[in-house]
Amino acid sequence: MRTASPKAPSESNLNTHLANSGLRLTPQRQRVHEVLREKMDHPTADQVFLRAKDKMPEISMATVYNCLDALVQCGLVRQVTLDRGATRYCPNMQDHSHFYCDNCGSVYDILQTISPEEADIKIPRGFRLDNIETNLHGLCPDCAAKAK
Amino acid sequence: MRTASPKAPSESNLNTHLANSGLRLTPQRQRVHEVLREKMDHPTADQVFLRAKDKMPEISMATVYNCLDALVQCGLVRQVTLDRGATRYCPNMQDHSHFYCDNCGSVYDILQTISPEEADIKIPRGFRLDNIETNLHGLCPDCAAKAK
DNA sequence: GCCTTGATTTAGAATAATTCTAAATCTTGA
DNA sequence: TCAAGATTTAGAATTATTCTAAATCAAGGC
Ligand SMILES: [Mn+2]
Ligand SMILES: [Mn+2]
Ligand SMILES: [Zn+2]
Ligand SMILES: [Zn+2]
Repeated sequence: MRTASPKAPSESNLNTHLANSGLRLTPQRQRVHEVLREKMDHPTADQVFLRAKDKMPEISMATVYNCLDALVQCGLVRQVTLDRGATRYCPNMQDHSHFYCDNCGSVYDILQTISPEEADIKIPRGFRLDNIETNLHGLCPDCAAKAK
Repeated sequence: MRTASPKAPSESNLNTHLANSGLRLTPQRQRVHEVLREKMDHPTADQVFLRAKDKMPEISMATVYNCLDALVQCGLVRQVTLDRGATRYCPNMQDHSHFYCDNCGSVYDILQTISPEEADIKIPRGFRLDNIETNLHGLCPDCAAKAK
C-alpha cells in the first residue's frame, strides 16, 4: 500500500475548510479556487467559468456557481458586490477592503481594514454586528490620470 | 399674471439638484423620490415601481430605472448594493452607513460613518479616493432573537 | 469488491434584474 | 408656432442567477 501522496498546502487547506462545512473536495471546486488564486482581479462568475474551462473544458456554469457558493460557505472565498453588475469573487481571506474604480470598474485589494473596535460603531440595541465591510470608491491610477 | 406658486422645500430642493445636472423636474422623478422618502426601507427598483404606481398608474418600469438613475446622478439618491440580489435605493443623503441583516436581508440606516481622515486609509500612489462606503453585516433584532 | 445512499455535476429551462430601442409625448426657447 | 432636444413608454433583448431533473461520482456497510 502506497502512502498517501503529499498534498500541496493550498489543497489540504481547501480540504480542511470544505470538510468543516460537510463539503467534499472535488476537482471542480479545486479548479475554481485555483482560477481565483491565479489572477486575483476579482472576476465575475462568468469570467471564472471561462478561465476554468481552459483546463477543464467540461465544467458547466451551474457548477461554477455551485462551487463559488460552496467556497464562500466554507470561508475560502469572499463575495464582493460593488455595483449593479455581476457579483465578483475574491480568494484573499486576509482581512482587507476593496478599492473600486467608479470609472472602469476595476477592483483592488487594500490591505487595511477598520475593525469594529476602532470604528467605534454604535448600533441600536438588539442588533448583532458580525463584521464591517469597507469599500473605497474613487479612480484607479489609469482613470485618475485621464481625468486630469 | 399669477406669481409662481410656492414650492414645498423638498420639491425646490429636487429641482435645484436636477437642474445642476442639466436634468428637468418631471412628475415621474418627483413621484419616485416621494416613494423613496415615504418608506425609507431601501426598496429595490421593482418595489419602487409597484409603490409609484399607486398614485401614478401609467408609470413604467423603464421610467423608474431612468428616474432612479437621474436621482442618483444628481446626488439625491444613493444606490446600495449589498448582496447578489437587486440593487436598493436610499434617499437619505446624510452621511450614513448601512446595516444589512445577512439572514433576512433587511437594511437599516446607521447614522455614523468613518471619514477618510479618521480611517487613515493609505491607498497606493496614483489612486484617487473619493469616498468610503461602510456596510455593517450581522443580524437584525428579530433574527438575532430567533438565532439564540 | 458490490451495493446503497447521498453528494455533486451537468445541461438546459426558468426566472429575475437590468439595459436597450424606437416611437410617442412633452418642454423649452427661438 | 415651430424645431430641437429631453423624457417617457412598451416591449424586446440581454445579462445574471437560480432551479430542475437526470447522470455521475464517492464513501461506508456488508
Ligand atoms: Mn479582495
Ligand atoms: Mn440608507
Ligand atoms: Zn479605472
Ligand atoms: Zn433579519
